[in-house]
Amino acid sequence: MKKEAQSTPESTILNAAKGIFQRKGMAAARMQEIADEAGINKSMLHYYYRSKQLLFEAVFKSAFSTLAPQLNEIINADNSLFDKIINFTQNYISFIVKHPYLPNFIIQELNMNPEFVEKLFSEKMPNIDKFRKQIENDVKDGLIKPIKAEQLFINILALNVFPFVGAPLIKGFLNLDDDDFLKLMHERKIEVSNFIINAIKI
Amino acid sequence: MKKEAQSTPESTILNAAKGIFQRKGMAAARMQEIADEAGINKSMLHYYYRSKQLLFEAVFKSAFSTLAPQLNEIINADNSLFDKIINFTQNYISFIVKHPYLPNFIIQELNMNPEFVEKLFSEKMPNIDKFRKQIENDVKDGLIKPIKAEQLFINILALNVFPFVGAPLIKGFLNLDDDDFLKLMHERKIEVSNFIINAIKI
DNA sequence: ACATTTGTTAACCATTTGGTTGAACTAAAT
DNA sequence: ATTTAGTTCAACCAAATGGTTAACAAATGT
Repeated sequence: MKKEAQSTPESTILNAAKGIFQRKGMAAARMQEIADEAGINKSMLHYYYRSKQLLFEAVFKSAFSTLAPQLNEIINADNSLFDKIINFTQNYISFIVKHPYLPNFIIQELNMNPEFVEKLFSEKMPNIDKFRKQIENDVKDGLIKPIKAEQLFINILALNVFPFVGAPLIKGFLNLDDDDFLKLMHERKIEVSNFIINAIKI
Repeated sequence: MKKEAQSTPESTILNAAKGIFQRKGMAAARMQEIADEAGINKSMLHYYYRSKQLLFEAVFKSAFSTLAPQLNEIINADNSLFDKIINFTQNYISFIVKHPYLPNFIIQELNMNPEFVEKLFSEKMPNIDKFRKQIENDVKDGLIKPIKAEQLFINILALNVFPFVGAPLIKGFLNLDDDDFLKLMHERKIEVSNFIINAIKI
C-alpha cells in the first residue's frame, strides 16, 4: 500500500472518532467503541488526545470548519443574490447528501454546549454587512421585495438545512422510505432556489 | 395549598424528567439529577417507572404528543391554504417560544432512535391526501404555482421549526444575543407566512 | 384492632466508564 | 552496542451509574 492520503495514528483516531461521535453524540459515545473502530488500543486515544473531551473538541472543530465555509458562501460570495441562492442550494444539498450526519451533529452539540458558540465565533466573526448591503441595494433597485437580511439568511438556511436535521420527522409524517426521501432532496436542489426567488422577486 | 392542577408522584417525576431529558438528552441525563429535581429519592424513579429507558419513553411520548397535533394542523385543518399557512405560523411560533427545548429534543432523539419513527407513526399514521388534494385544486384553479404537496409541507416545517432547532448557529452567524433573537422570532410570525405565500401565489 | 397493601428511604451492588501505569517494543541517535 | 525518545498494550483503578434490597412507615381494607 502506498501512502493513501495521509494515515498518521492521529488521523486514524480522528476519523474513527468522527464516525462514532457524529452518529451517537458526545454523551453516548464510548472511548472503547472509538478505539475498536480505529483498530487500536484504548490507551492510544489518551496518548494522542488527552481526554474524551479533547478528542471530542478536535472532532467538533473539524466538523464545524467543514460546514462553516459552506454557510459563509451565503454572506460572502461575490455573485448576484439570485445566483447566490441558486449556487448555495445546489452545493449545500449535494454536500450534505455526502455527509448526512454533519448538520445534526453540529446543531445538537451546539445546543448542548452553548459556550462553544462564542468560542467558535469569537476568533473569526462572520460579518453580514456585505450581504445586508446587497439586499438593501436589490430592494432599492426594485429587484426584490423588502426583507431584512437576517430573515432572508434564516430562511435560506432553514429551507436547506432543516430537511436533513428533521429527516426522521419528515419521513414519519410523509410516510417516506429512504429512497423516496433522497429523491425529494435531489428535487430540492432546484425546488428550493425557485421557492426562495419566487418569494422575494418583484 | 389546594390541589394545584394534579400533582401525583407520577406527574411530579414526569415533569422533572421532562426538564432534565429535554435539556440534556437521554444519554447525558442522570437518574440522580432527575430525582433531585423532583425532590425525591432515586428509588422512587424505579418504583414508578421501572427503568431509565421507560421513564425516557414516557417523557418522549408526552413531548411528541404535544408537538404532533401542531404539525397535523398543516395537513388536516379545514381552512383555505393561505389561512392555514398564516394560522400555523402564528400558532407554532408562539407555541415554541413557550417550549423552547421541545423541537430540538424530539428531533435529536428521533435521529438517535430511528426505530421510534415507525413505532410512533404506525398507530396513527398521518395522511397527507387531504392536503395534497387541496394543493392540486389550488394549482388547477390558478391560485398558486405548481408545487408538490410534500415539498410545500417540508418548506412550511423548515421555515417554522428550523430557527429554534438551529438557534445557536443562527445566533453565532448573525451575532445576536437572546433578546435580538427573540425579537426576530416574533417578527417571523408574519414574516414567514408572507414569505411562503409570496413564493407560491400567482 | 389487625392485617395487607402501597409508598418511601438509606444502604448496597454489579457493571460500565474514562483514565492511568508500567512494562515491552521499536527505531533512530550516539 | 547502548542510550534515548517515542509508541503500543494488557492490566489495573477509582468514580460514577443504573438498578436492587430490605427494612420501615403510611394508608387502606376488614
